[in-house]
Amino acid sequence: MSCAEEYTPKLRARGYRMTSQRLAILHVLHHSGGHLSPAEVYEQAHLQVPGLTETTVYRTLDFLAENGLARPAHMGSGRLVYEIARHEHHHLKCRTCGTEMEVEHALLKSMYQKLESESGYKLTDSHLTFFGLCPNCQKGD
Amino acid sequence: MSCAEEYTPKLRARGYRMTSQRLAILHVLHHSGGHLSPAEVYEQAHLQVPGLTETTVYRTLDFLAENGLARPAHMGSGRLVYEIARHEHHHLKCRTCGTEMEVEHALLKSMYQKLESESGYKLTDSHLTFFGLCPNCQKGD
DNA sequence: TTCCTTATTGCAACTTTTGGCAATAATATG
DNA sequence: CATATTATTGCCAAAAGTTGCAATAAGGAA
Ligand SMILES: [Mn+2]
Ligand SMILES: [Mn+2]
Ligand SMILES: [Zn+2]
Ligand SMILES: [Zn+2]
Repeated sequence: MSCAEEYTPKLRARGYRMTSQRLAILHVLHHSGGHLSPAEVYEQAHLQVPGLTETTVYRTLDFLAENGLARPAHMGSGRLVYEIARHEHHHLKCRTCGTEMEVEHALLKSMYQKLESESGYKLTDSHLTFFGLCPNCQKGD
Repeated sequence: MSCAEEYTPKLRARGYRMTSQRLAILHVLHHSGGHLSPAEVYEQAHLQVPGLTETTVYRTLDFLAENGLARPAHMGSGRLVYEIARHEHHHLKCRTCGTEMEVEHALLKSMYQKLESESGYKLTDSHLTFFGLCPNCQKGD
């Protein structure tokens, strides 16, 4: 299934329009798979849609996140990165060497439920980054 | 105990210097208690140290966070805010109305331990923001 | 297909944040 | 207290991100 076929209906269902800019950006996110900065998204999507501006990239990434097609992440650089929304997961990142690993959301499920029952809130988002020391960097202290 | 008496030794112990700029910024964070943006910190600290620049505020907040005297937080605006480091806690924030509440770190302790044992990482930071719907906003759906 | 409505984009100005480098000032030492 | 060392700051310029508004184009209706 093409990106257009996959994502257009999701936007239409919410009353939004598919545009060449949005499609190009979704395409970049979809085929990269990883976390991309707005600048990286722009650099690639720009090739498909020459007139594309960085302003539109910022607005579109925010829009896609707002509508559940992309997920924003704070990976410690102080700047937001984005990825296509697929399986629910979180990240562990080493403060020393930067090594990352993914953690399935399932592992935190019960904690989320405890948080919900204690607070009365219904938690929606789930794409956190936990910082610490990786096994290797613990040795060197 | 004054801010100077409280924080100077902590910096010295790590080989750093106490300056009028750092003291003013610590003072602002300490007596506010809440989350402040760099601009808010600048606005207040500036009154005590007229020559203070925004550049220094950014650098100092980052420095204080790096050294455990302040904690950065992503509260959903896309911009970092900071607070003085006191008890360990996290935040719940409503996507709809913005209402926030604090959650003691103790509530997540066992999940942190599970994460550590599963991953081998030693988790250091703990100041997360969970997003969702508050009890009130769930009614209106 | 053509027309109409309005969501979306590009542009330009503006705000926020970062980085290099020389001047300044905290603190250790004599 | 005077001097030396170097961490820290201010200044300036650049990079990253945001906003208002007029022009454009997606998609529904005729
Ligand atoms: Mn991710
Ligand atoms: Mn907090
Ligand atoms: Zn590591
Ligand atoms: Zn609410």
